[in-house]
Amino acid sequence: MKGTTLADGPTINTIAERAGVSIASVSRVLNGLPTRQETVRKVMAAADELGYVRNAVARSLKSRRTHQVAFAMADVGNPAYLAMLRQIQPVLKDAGYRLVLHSTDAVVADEIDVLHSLGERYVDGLIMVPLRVTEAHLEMLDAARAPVVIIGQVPEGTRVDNVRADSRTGVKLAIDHLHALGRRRIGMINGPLDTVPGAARGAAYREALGGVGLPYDEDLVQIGDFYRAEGGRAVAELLDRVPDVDALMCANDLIALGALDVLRAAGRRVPEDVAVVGMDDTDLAAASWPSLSSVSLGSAERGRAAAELMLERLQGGDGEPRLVTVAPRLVVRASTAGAPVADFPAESRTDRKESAE
Amino acid sequence: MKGTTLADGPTINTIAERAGVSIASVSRVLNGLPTRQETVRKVMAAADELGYVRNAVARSLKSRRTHQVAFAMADVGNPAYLAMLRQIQPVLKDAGYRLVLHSTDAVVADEIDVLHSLGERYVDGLIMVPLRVTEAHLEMLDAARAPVVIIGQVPEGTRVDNVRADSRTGVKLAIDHLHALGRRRIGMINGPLDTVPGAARGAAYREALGGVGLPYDEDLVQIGDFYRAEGGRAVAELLDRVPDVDALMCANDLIALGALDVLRAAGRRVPEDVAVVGMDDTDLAAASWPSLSSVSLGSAERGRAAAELMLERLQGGDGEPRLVTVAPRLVVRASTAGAPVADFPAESRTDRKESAE
DNA sequence: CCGCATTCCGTAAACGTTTACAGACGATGA
DNA sequence: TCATCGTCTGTAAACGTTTACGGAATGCGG
Repeated sequence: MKGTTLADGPTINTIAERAGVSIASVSRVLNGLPTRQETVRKVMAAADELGYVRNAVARSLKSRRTHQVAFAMADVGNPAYLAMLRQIQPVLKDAGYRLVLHSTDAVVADEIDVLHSLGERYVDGLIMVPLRVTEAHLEMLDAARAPVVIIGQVPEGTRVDNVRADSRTGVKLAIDHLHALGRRRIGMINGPLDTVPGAARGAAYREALGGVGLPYDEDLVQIGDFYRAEGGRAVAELLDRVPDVDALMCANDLIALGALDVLRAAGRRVPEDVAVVGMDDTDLAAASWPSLSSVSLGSAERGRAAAELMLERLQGGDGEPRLVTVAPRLVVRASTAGAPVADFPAESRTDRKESAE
Repeated sequence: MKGTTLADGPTINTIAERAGVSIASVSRVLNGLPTRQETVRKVMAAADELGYVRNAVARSLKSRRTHQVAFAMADVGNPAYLAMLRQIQPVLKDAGYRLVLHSTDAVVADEIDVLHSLGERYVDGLIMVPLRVTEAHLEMLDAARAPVVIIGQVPEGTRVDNVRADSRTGVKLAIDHLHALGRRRIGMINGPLDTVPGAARGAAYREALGGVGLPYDEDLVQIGDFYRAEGGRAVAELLDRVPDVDALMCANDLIALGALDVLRAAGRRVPEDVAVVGMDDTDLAAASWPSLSSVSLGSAERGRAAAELMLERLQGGDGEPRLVTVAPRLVVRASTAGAPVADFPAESRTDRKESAE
């Protein structure tokens, strides 16, 4: 089959022979440099007949540009990363770059590997969402042989282009919203505090409560992980301990789905008895019943911003490292906004015209 | 910033100079070919001090291998493609290949482009999920200068490695299930019939009805598109026309979600009054309320199979084109199986330990 | 008919590797 | 001591491009 067809394709040399010119002329024609009409014609004809296609590897070697950019994150399955990817891809593509995808499976060593492999020069740049930023990361960043854009928090003074979310403001939006709805016993279901998001969201919750004049009550906080089942269990415990809770701020959408499961099982109405807010505004938020109010941290925007920063660097931007912060947005749906809406929800952007056959 | 650090990295020449040997020796040491101990030591030392990293582009040029494989589909946002991607990526990675991602945005010309660009030899192979297979596709496939694996239906006799789902059996599983539950007025909500999935699923529905001895009734079939809102509208029309429908076979999960919306609004209980089955078994199926029974067409398995076929080709497999068909699976959840379950649903595989900050 | 500017093209070097080949060298046996 | 062998290493070519440089050809004015 195809394996046998892999006979060496034509090169610039083949064309030169057939057209009776030198390889330099062929190259010039192919690159649109000024050349006599007659030569152009001959070369084009030969190239067409041979079905010539430029060899990208050889070009890259000479030009020191691969026209590839890498994107590295823990797991494409995570909707937040996916949203970034979906923005990054078209921006790069339109600018003539290919996208090399690295999934590090949440293994820090893999992230370091990716940074190290920049030295192989198989890409012109790297956009990375690190899980956490270790000393090793910082060292490799300093030594990086190609431009890097980091999405996520980095220590002050790190000399690297950086795009951030603002979960502090995000949590505040949600708490303000709940407070405005008259809720006064607002619980928080968080993930582990030793993760960057967990810590940030926990602190933001406390601060936002203060902002609306509510006391911080440890009993109202329950820690689990970032998954649905454990989120549900955490909510069950909280309900036991604080039966009069009237709202739940959940650290991500999966936790919030778990909360809906448990509240339903416990016979609490959402949002009448307990209002629920999720975080990340994933597709799941629109799909659940009742649909879930959720704080969008602008994953898509962050992806786009990162891609644009990268392009600027690649186009010779040599300035100081830049920091872009993306504003969060509260998307209000049925889980806080009164009666669950019963008409058609907004289009989910998840599926395309055709699903795979 | 980094831009200034991009001074040319060390090459094999730099090492040769510093170690006082020839570049051939350096290359030999770096590749582990037999060399005198003393030389090995000197070269290693020099390489370490210089922080040398092999240039992937130059290697590729010489070895005619890029260690990259491309994956092309319409849209990463589609959960089916995403499921494939998530399997393909680790298989390739473990085998030492990088993944280049192409999103064609459902534009056929883009797909042709991707096939054409194989001639640039920037990848060693291509895994592709075409929207539909045109004449142009077939021509390019024949002329392809690297191994290609197609996921999806291709015309008989196309000489290409191929992985397929079996939506016919999939639909049959669902219809048999509904029939066994005592449903006799089973409607179908389908997408456009001029798409490959639409046509296949429509025909399979008719055939499966026959299989359980039910008549095919045109009134029970409603065509819309593959999205949620339109799916809902289609269901509303069907309900108007055939009020006694007692089950709905939906051509994908989004349509099924639309069905749930409309059934709820119409005061029909799911599954007591109307049972609903979706297709593709996306994350949304587990997240919805009631959770959605869905036919899995094995996207993940298809991805894995495709990646494995590709690796075999790359490792020199020269045999006949191969065909792998993946068996479908019916995942029964609350929307057909009696009372909606109220305990914690199975873990969704969507999220990871840490969500993006 | 010569000198010169202009236009077009070919030669060759370079990008950073791998590798075939042959030379240098030390050791071995006669 | 010399031929022979084996081990190790260096030289150079090759992968497929791009591009600096200089030479050939042409046209023009004097």
